[in-house]
Amino acid sequence: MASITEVARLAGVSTATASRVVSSADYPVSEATRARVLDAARALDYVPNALARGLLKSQIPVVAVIVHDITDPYFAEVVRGVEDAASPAGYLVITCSSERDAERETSYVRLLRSMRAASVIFAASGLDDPEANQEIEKHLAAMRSEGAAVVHLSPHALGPADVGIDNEAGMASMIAALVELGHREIAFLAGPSTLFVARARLVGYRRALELAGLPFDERLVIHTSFDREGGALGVDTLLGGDVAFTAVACANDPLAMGALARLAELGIDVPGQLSVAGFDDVPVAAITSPSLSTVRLPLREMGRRGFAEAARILNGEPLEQAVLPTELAMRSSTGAPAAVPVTVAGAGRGEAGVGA
Amino acid sequence: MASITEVARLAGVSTATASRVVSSADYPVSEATRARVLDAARALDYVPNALARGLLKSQIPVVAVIVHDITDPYFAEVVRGVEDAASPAGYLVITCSSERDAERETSYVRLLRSMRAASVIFAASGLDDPEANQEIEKHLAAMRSEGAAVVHLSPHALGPADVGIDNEAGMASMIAALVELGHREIAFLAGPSTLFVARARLVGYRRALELAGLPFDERLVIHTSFDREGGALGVDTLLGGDVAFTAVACANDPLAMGALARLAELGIDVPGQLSVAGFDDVPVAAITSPSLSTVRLPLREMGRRGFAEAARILNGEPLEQAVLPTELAMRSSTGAPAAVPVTVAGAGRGEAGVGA
DNA sequence: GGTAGGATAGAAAACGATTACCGCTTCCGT
DNA sequence: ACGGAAGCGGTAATCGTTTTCTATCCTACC
Repeated sequence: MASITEVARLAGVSTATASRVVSSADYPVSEATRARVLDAARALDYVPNALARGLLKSQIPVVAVIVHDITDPYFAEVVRGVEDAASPAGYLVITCSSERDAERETSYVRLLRSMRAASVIFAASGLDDPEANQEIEKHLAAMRSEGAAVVHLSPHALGPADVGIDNEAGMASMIAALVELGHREIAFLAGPSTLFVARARLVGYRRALELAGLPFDERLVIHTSFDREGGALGVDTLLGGDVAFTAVACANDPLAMGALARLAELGIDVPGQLSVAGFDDVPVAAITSPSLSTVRLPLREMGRRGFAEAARILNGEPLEQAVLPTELAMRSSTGAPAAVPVTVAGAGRGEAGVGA
Repeated sequence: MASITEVARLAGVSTATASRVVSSADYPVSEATRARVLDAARALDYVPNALARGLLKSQIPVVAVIVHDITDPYFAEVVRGVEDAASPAGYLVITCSSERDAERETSYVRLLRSMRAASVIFAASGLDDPEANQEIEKHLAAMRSEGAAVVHLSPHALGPADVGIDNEAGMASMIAALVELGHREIAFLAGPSTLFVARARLVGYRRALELAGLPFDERLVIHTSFDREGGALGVDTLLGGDVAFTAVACANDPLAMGALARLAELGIDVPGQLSVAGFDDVPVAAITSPSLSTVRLPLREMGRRGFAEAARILNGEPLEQAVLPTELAMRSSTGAPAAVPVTVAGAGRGEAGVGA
């Protein structure tokens, strides 16, 4: 591969001049010289070495997005948004998927630091591992001091999101909508209690209940993993308990979809016997059966704004923290509460009463 | 940020020795010296500069995965597989989403070259843009000559996949399964004819027909985009035609899901009146309604093997090209063909006969 | 006792690009 | 006609590592 030295030699100029032609925008170079350099560069198929450039600038045009799981459509959308904004600006987007493993996340951040990434965008709240978080924070501090931009898209241990979503208000609006439909006993699949987002949505649930003057019953709140399995498990737990309920609100869509699948297996009609609501509006939420009532999040927009915020930090401009509003997407998995209690004979779990 | 120079000074050794302690594995350094260097590194929170290292080696431990669309679960799974294998090996995974835009793909490859990425893995077949492909190939050749590993996970303009999936056999097995169920007139939603995978699946369809002694009728083959909209469109086109059919095989799952959705709108029962089959087994295929009969692809495994192949190239080991087998996942969208023809009065499209 | 050779450690030259600094023309104003 | 500025180009230092190539010290063997 040709280096700038060879380009300069072929063009009969110094490396400084060659460099100024191929990169530095505002230094004066005569048209004739510029043309000769450009010709030489083309002839040699010259591509500048980003490593050498980065070494000098202590910065490489890479923005990293830290996600929990790249196969989760939620994160895919956010990454897409970041990419939409970062690509035209000449940045390469790296997706780092921690698989919800604090150690892996730590090693990613370390690698990013070692690579002098221009920016790190956290798409998800941090994991609850104080030791790992401390090391991550150490690396981030070092990077920030070198001019790198760190942006949080979720609340985390050390503060609120830079560009965030109003999870609390979003969930509260969904609960309010269920109350409006006539529901009084609303169960809540809360996800893991270690996740900040999950906690915020739980707070929204409680706040809406309070606002509606309904009692909070902790037996109706189930903590599981944040995926479809968790949803199925949550349904089983609720049905195995002895508290009546007419609706299940879920802290995210995968939970709701898992719940839907399990309820279908058990032959429980949704929304006839039970209403189910999700949160996130992942792309497939619209094509489940029944289609899922959920809360739409401006994910792509969040990714875009996240990069915009990073760019602002990089340019030394003032920040513009933002809280993006959610939007209700009521579809067919919710309806009025069942008039009469139903009984379920489910998959070897014995019978469980459902409904008020 | 501390450099190795400072570490060396604090430890009272030369930078050469310090470097040998923190990276080079096999050079002899006395225990006492080693300990002093390690202590100094820890005290200064030293993290080696990957850029400087990469500049010297003309290689940075980054493997890039080029995909068409990161929000497509197919690609997400592949990326996940690559990540599973690359992370433990100390490589960072970059996901580059071309959005099916040849120019964007070109600029990604250029950036990757300029960054001296160790490896580029193409998760999808290339786009049909000769000019762009030529430039991409130029960059790839330059990278290969510098020791970078280029791996194709799909057939492409210049050859077969390095680690691939037997698309032809996979589709043939699905068609055979439909024939087994009693179907004789099987329509095919083929996706875009410009995509290599799509073409391979079409070939599988034809081969299976031939093998079963069934005639090939090109009016039953519909080319559309490779997504849900394409599926809906394909159904409309088929129903608008005058050729009878009892099953629709689709070149991928999004097509099948689009078909399912459209058929539901039209009130056509699946699989009662019409069988529908997909290809890919994306995660949501199991939770559509009816759940989708499809062909399972070992995507994550493909990602893992893709990286393994890259690692082999990087180490100068001999290649091990592989064709991974698919697996049938028959669920509830397929069944025996309808006994009597049905008639559809669909969404302002007039009536169309369906079935034999 | 001389020397071969292994074990350690250091000096210095790369890698490829950017840029501060300096110097040469040319040209303008006075 | 001369000082100075502007335009243009070159020299060389620099970023942080790795990696020869030496240099030193010891041990051990003949």
